[in-house]
Amino acid sequence: MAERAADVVNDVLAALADPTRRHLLDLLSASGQASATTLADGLPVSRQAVAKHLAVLDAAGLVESVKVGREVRYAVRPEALETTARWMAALAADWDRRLARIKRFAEAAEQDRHHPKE
Amino acid sequence: MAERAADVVNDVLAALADPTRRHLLDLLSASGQASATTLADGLPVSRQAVAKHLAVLDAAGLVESVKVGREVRYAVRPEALETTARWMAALAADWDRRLARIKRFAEAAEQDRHHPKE
DNA sequence: TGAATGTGCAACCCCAAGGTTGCGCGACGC
DNA sequence: GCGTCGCGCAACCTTGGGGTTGCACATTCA
Repeated sequence: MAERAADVVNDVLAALADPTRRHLLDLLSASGQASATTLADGLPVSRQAVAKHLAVLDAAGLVESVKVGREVRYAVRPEALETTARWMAALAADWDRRLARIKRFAEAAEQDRHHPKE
Repeated sequence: MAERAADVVNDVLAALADPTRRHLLDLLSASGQASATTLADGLPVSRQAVAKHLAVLDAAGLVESVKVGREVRYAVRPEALETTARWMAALAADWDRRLARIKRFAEAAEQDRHHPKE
């Protein structure tokens, strides 16, 4: 149902806020594909904890899952991350724009202080 | 003491995970400069809650504060956000690279299934 | 068929994070 | 000098998120 970009960004930011989830994404992007049980081996937490994290990452669109027999393989999915990266870059650019405007304005005011009504 | 980039990213992501803080940043970038009390007027939370959020944003390097008489003005600071945006874009690019590699590998294997030892 | 493996679901625990109220103090304006 | 305005600090409450254990259900393989 084509989630709005703002929602994607919201979910992605919430998902990336947790260090364990970022670590999971690292492991996934390195191995290409892995199950919850496998991933739990490389982390100091239980399989269920990993499964919960994967559910969050899935809801955020950062990973996708494929059932293979009795196991579930997860893989990284770049789109949501790219969307968020662009959102963030645009935001930073906007801030820069606004700050530049304010700086010019302040300089103009400074000029006026020295040469009013010129 | 020049915080490491990884730490900056960590703090920024944690800070941006909260919707109220993102809203605060919006208000700040729009007004250019504002105090905790002023900002609290535009939000459904108390001044102290806003002050706590501003402290988090400050620790993440997303805002800076200037004392003006008895009040404290906050303003947006783009560097940390830009650093994080770049980190995220690089991560997305890395995922794309890896996925492309895997895809090529899978296609090569598919070829071998049809024309082994060619 | 039966043991072993990989999951999912549910109940539960714990603590940090977001929020509030109350108060004391420095800075302004009259 | 005195009210008031803006802040900071501290104590406190409550919720949700991260974590765990236990168990039931599929799938694989001997």
